[in-house]
Amino acid sequence: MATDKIAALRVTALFGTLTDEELRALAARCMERRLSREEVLFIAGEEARGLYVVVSGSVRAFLAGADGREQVIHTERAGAILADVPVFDNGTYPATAVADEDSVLLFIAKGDVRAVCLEHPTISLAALKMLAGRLRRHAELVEALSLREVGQRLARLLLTEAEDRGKRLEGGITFDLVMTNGQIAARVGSVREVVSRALAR
Amino acid sequence: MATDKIAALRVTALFGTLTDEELRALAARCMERRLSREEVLFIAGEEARGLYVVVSGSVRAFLAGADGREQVIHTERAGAILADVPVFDNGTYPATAVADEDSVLLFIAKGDVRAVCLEHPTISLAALKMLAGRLRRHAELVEALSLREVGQRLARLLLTEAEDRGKRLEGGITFDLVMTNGQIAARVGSVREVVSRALAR
DNA sequence: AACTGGAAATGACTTATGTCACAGTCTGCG
DNA sequence: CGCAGACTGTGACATAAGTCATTTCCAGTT
Repeated sequence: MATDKIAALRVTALFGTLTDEELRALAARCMERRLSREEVLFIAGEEARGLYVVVSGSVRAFLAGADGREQVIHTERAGAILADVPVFDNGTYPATAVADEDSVLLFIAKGDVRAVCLEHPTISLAALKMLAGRLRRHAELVEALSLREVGQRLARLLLTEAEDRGKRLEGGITFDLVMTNGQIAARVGSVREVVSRALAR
Repeated sequence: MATDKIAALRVTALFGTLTDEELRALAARCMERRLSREEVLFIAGEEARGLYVVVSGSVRAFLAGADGREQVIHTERAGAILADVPVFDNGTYPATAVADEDSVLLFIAKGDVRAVCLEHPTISLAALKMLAGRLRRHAELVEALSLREVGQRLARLLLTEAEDRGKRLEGGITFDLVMTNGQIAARVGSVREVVSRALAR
């Protein structure tokens, strides 16, 4: 029980450098949270009490528009962190998080995270690196949304997906497209039909 | 000379909590950089060697599309930090930075920043807070670009500008609009003409 | 094999946004 | 004073993107 929590923390870029001792202490303060597909973890605007470590499965963070349209900001899988922003700036959750598949997470309270950061400057640097990386990806998203058209955004998404999940064969790369057109649209900032047509060529 | 550097660092949210002693040490390692209006500080994709503290003036960070269109990501004035991202994730500058007006900046090398963070956990937390805040604003930008139309984005920009620069009179708020339509368009993610029309109502 | 529910494709149409071209306005400067 | 340059306002038009409605496809179930 505690051992798998420890293992989950260890594979994390954020806490990976802690000693077994320290990991144990931190693990003791984590709460496990299980989500089934499409279950809501938290909602944008809610008061945040801590962050989540993805142990298995995958969770998407998105913003919802008035009409119910979603814009996915990022999707996190095993080893990644969710809701780091509000932990460090003391605000509410900036986005809504929902499980893409059945998932297991660990909750760590804001205070505990901060304490670890204060005691371990290295961890702070890791956290800074993580946030900086996210910021960089956000910037790319902004660029895409603002100055590229749907076709190009789609192309790019396909490319990165291919890199992540694809296997290379002779002559090219193949990969199964796990997402539905609707999900693609939410990531690319568009709607189902447009994606459908764009994919057609 | 060194004193004004120190003063500039002190008003910063990032280094504000350092002792005079430490500020002096840090100031000694800063390089001053003066920019005139529209002068380029750095370009997206360049190798980054450190970050900048805005001492006076204002600098905008933006992404440029193929056609020359700009999307402003943020604008920083006195006391703010520029190019924090590449310092912490060791990458290139994620955006291009250009002075909006004549400005004075301090350059601090990557290594120096990291050293300060390692020695002063509080500074790390301040940096984390800064990045988290930026991330939050980015998320808002993404939301606006993806699921609001130009009119609404414009309205919001006017509101925030009013809060920042406005003075309240009886019955309402007034403020001079310092930006040209083109600049507004770059922040709102659109083009001059559309902004002009939208403002018309 | 027939049914069913969730995608996907697709045609027809609306609309927001962007593009182009040009005329009007303002301001500082020689 | 009057010109130059920069900004704004607008009409006319092109087009990417979104909306709606309908049909087709497909996998899983009974």
